[in-house]
Amino acid sequence: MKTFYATTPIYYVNDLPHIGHIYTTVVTDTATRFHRLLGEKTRLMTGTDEHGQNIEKAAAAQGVTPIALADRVVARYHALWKKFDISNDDFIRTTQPRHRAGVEALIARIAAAGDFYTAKHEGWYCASCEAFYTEKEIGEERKCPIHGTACAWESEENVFFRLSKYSGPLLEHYEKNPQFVRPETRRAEMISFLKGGLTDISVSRSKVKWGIPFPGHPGQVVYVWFEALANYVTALGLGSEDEHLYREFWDNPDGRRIHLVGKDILRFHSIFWPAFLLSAGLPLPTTVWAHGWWLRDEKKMSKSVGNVVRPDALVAQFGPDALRYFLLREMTFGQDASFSDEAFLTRFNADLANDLGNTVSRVAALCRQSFGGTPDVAAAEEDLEAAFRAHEPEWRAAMEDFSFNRALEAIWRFLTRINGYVVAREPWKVRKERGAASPVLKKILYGSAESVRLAAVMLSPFLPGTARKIFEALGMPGRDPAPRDLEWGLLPAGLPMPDAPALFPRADTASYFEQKEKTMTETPPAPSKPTPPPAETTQAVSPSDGQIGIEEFQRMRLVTAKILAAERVPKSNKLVRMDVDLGSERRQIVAGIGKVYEPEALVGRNVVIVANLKPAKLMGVESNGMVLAATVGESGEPSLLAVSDDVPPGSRVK
RNA sequence: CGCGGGGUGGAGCAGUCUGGUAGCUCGUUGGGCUCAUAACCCAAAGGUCGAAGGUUCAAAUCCUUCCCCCGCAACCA
Repeated sequence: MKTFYATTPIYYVNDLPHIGHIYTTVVTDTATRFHRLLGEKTRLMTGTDEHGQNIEKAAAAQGVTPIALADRVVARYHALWKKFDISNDDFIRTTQPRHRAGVEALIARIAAAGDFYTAKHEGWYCASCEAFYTEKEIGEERKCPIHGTACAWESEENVFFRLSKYSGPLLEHYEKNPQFVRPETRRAEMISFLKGGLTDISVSRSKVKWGIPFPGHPGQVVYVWFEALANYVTALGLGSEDEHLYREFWDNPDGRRIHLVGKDILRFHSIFWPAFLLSAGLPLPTTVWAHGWWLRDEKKMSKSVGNVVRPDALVAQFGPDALRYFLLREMTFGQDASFSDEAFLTRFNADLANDLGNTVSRVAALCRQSFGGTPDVAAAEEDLEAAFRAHEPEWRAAMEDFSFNRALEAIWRFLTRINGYVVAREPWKVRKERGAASPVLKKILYGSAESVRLAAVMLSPFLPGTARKIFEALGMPGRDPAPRDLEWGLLPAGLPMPDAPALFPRADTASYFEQKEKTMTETPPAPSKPTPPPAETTQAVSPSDGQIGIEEFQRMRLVTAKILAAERVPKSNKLVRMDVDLGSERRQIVAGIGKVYEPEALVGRNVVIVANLKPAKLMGVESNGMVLAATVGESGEPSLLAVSDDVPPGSRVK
């Protein structure tokens, strides 16, 4: 039996839902709805990842238990997915007993294959990342490259997985299955990573309490990533008494198993996870689809107008389907795309209001005015049926290939054909000249209404709520379409039509931005995260805060210096290396001023430097001191302190 | 040689894997229609597809080299 199993990643409850989560989930929902519409047996999974040190800490900081913290975030996800019409069949939480049972079953299989061993694991550990870093990565300061916080030297005995054993088998699998990772560029990336060889990875933690105890290794907890990936099979009941879902959707040669992921977590899904499965002797996913990221529009920082991504406001005003549409239409699946209110509103007005909404309402109005509903004869001219037969395969092929934007384009071409047909046949004129009983009029309008119905069917995977509304506008029950609804000529004759409101009333762009600007100036940006990062010391601090004594100041040796030579540090984008004369000596200083100053223009300038600053290396170049500059504006552009030319180098500044 | 993405009519993009009339949306101009949400339809203007070289009967698409832009990382001492 052909089945279609699609998954989103399970989302970490440390993070509040954002546009990325919504996108992945909406895409997965759309793909699943499409296959369901084709009559396949489908299953859509999503859920939350709730274990790990970060959750433990966050909960402690808020004075609640980890599970209470998770419950709270999970409730938000449930509400969000309901709002966005996500048709998930299940929602797994890694804190559920079924997940633990499945993880244990998976571990038992891998252990039986002899792919676990214990070894000492030591290195610089960032607690926030829950990951180890190399000396090179953290630098001399021993700071986490991602968080910038101090890493600690940790040494612990861990369970390791023999990942190294699987680079060969994985490569082979990649070669035999061109569809294994998509898009193609990502596949190539993964292959090149595999060719570099794999090293074994630690799959347990001993310092963490909040997790699943590692079977057979007291004191160890299963590493969150290992555990999280397992959800794709534990959610199907692997290791439980009833494995029928697992057999139906995973261990099924005719089943498709699709993981949708952001490109940032592709490696986990296309290398680690398959390796675990290979070891356990379980089938691999058929395809791991990596999509791109949503970027903010990289306009300058005009905070006053539409620069901030706020889907909440857009959704509140225009509805969840409008956001679903925008996300699916605007992004070429796999690529990055940028989100902007302007683009959203353009799409909304041009596509949803003008094309879709207006077509539905004009056809419905024509029918209502002529017959009070659909024509009493279900017959049409050939034009639109031919158009449907032309565009439906385009749509279908694009959907199969996850080219959602192209599938939508196909539907919109069909809408244009409907509009063109209506204009060409002029039903209003026919009614005026021949009356509402005219068979020609009935044919024209039946064909138009039937086309609108089919457009709605094709649209239903994308905009389920809108599709239901369109059916209702045509007098049909507002339900999700079934497989056979995709055939021409199913619109019943003589259906009364309600006086339906506009699907997508046009947005007044100007007043939207006006209002937005107003709310943004009235309410300062609300802290979106419960734990905002420590504020920059330059901001919101009075100049007289943190007073120091004169002695402390005098420890700083500020002197004037003359720049003798200056050049860019190769490959840096703002570092300038300078030779400066301090009167009694010459030394080399590196400063991050290259964005504003050309090295040539610096030579000969008199500047103020901190002379007794501990030397440091910047991009491998030693810097013995610091050139003082004012930082201007939000971007902090440097402006060098100037000293008159007649001040000799080496003069003390105080 | 840090990693990655990109350079296609005024703007934003698709097309590049699987060479074969360069396409979509917005915008502009002209016309049509008045059923519909000032919506819809038709037509026009507008592109050396970043540059050069190569492969080919044929290159936006394949190969080589180079240039530029944007994220991330590395540094703002």
